[in-house]
Amino acid sequence: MNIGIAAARAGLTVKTVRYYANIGMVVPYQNPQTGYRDYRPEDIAKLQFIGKARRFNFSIEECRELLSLYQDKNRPSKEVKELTLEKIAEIEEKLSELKALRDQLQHLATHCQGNDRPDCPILDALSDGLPSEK
Amino acid sequence: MNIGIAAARAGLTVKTVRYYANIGMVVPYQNPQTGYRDYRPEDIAKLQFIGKARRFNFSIEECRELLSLYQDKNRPSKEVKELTLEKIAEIEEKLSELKALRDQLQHLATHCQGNDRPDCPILDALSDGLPSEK
DNA sequence: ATAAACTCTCCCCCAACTGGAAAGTAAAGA
DNA sequence: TCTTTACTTTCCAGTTGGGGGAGAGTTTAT
Repeated sequence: MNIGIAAARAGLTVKTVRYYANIGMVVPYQNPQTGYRDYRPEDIAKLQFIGKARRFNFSIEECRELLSLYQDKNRPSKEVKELTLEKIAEIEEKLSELKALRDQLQHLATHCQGNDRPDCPILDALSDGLPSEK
Repeated sequence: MNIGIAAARAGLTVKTVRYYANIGMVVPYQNPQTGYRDYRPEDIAKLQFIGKARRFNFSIEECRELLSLYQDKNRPSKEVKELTLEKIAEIEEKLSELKALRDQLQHLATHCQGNDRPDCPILDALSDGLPSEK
């Protein structure tokens, strides 16, 4: 299967699939005459796997780890679960950061008239510690 | 004030402050003899302003916009409020994406034994559409 | 036979910096 | 005054995860 078809099957772009080949993540057979890559069904499966893992916010390196676990038929599920729990914790962390951010911005926005006058508590908050101080 | 002091006052790294000078965001006077940058109090204020806005997840370009609004004494607060509300909406979007992600991962993790055996519903989920299909 | 569609490599681009090398400048100590 | 140390400069490369496009080769359709 040519790269275009492979990419379509995996729901990725050709550029992305070629990138994955370059970084050694999914390296298909490459015809030495034409240079064309030939993706076999198991390559497609790997690409799909990676696509999903990426959508789950796993980094490329984490995908590599998951992929090798996936290919190891004797792997202990413990490792996979640990990786997943770490990722959940990471996401939780990001969530609370973003919530705090939203609340602060919301607070500022509700106190801003949003009219044609120059008074703006948002800018006041951002500039607290302003040029008037020596 | 030299760049080191300026960076410390603004809570930024020297590298970052130099970067802001390079992209034309905060361009201090630069001694033509020595090449040393000289930061005046209003430059520091701008750096602090940008630092805070960045911590509020505003992009560099948005910071540039906010900064010019901040420096325009006749600006209408409407524009600032609009920018802020957009940023809040963006954050909300990101929040719900992350929540969905977390819930899906959580679901997978709770169904995974996490023991020494190879069965792993997480990998099963990731690889659904596997090499066995032709 | 020729045109369209596909693929290849190569290089630069994005954000927002960070790190390091090599060289110049300033300040402090002996 | 000399030297060491600390600071600063520019420039170049790398980070993450690819995207855009050039120029050349290949395959398929007409």
